[in-house]
Amino acid sequence: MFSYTADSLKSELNSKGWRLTPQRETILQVFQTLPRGNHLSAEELHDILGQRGEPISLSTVYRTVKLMARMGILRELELAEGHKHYELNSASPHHHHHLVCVQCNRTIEFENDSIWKQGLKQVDRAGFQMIDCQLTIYTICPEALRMGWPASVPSRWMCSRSIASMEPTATPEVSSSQV
Amino acid sequence: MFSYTADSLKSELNSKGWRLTPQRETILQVFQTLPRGNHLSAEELHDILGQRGEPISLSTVYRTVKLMARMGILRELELAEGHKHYELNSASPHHHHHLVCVQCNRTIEFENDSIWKQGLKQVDRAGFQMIDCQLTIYTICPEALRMGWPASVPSRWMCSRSIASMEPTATPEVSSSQV
DNA sequence: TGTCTTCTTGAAATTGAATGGCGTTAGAAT
DNA sequence: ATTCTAACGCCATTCAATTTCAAGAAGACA
Repeated sequence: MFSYTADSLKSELNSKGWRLTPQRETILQVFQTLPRGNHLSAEELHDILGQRGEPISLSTVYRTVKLMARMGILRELELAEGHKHYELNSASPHHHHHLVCVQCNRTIEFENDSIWKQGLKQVDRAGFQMIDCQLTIYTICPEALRMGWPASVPSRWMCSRSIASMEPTATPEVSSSQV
Repeated sequence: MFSYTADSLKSELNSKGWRLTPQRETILQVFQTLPRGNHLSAEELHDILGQRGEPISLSTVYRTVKLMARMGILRELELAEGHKHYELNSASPHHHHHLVCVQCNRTIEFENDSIWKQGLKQVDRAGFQMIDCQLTIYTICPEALRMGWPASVPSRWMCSRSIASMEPTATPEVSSSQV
């Protein structure tokens, strides 16, 4: 797996007419020291930077993650309820997909080559060019069940991402939550 | 495939302590007369209702589609860039996935049972309960290419949903766009 | 049918993620 | 060192979506 240094980041930026700035270096470093498999929203990233004593303005954070997603350094994920998250996009990407618990928002990654292949097949069939391919599976996880969420969804219920926001009763906080 | 009448909708609502209102009946009817495979945003639905001479306030539209998604009558889709769309969730759902052009936002549906099966396999492996499963493939479509969008993305580029918003040059309008 | 309870509506205000404008700061090429 | 302009930070703005609240209506029951 390829890892950026300040120099390689600089040359990649410069090759497109962009500049290396302390902010960009810092933000990339946060992602590079993030435990593998974690992802951050712009807002979360902004908080982390503040806690580290290197505050960066929120608009710069937004601009930077978008730029890095554009460059292919970060991967943009749309998981639960209109929150975008970003994660390192390794040079030889082990493409992964996500399981999201609609109750506690916990996410779990998994890899599955045949999904990627199926996606590629669909794109070829349509004569398009594939850029990214993400399977998101919405589930209820065992922990959420244990903590008192409804034991099952109505049989006809196929998509229930809205449960959480429609049940104003206490939302169980899951300590290992990533979202 | 099961289809709601005013009566069956009423009993399903009442069984949960909710009420049948003209607004809810009208909104369901719009979805039921919508060509198969189409989906609407709350905003679009609101416009359609206005054009039909049966204006319903935007907040009611939002509340109703969320309620119907919760009941399993509608399926909530999160397609391009923070726009939620809704479609009828047929009783024997033909589960479909989406191709999204990152340039013109056009979406194309496709069905693929093996993706659903792969998803199910993953969920079983984790001991979870599957609620929904959606593959979203980000592409550049031939029309967008023809209209002058960049012919290719950088080789390292894995996720580029941000292109459109970062290229402030004219956005090609595609007439058959659904989004 | 009339009365009562409370769910629902509509209008307006509010939230919250994300973006844009603009004056200033600071990369990096010459 | 000078010059050009990308990038920053602050702040206002946008836009989807939600909430608030008084008025209205659905449904239950007598």
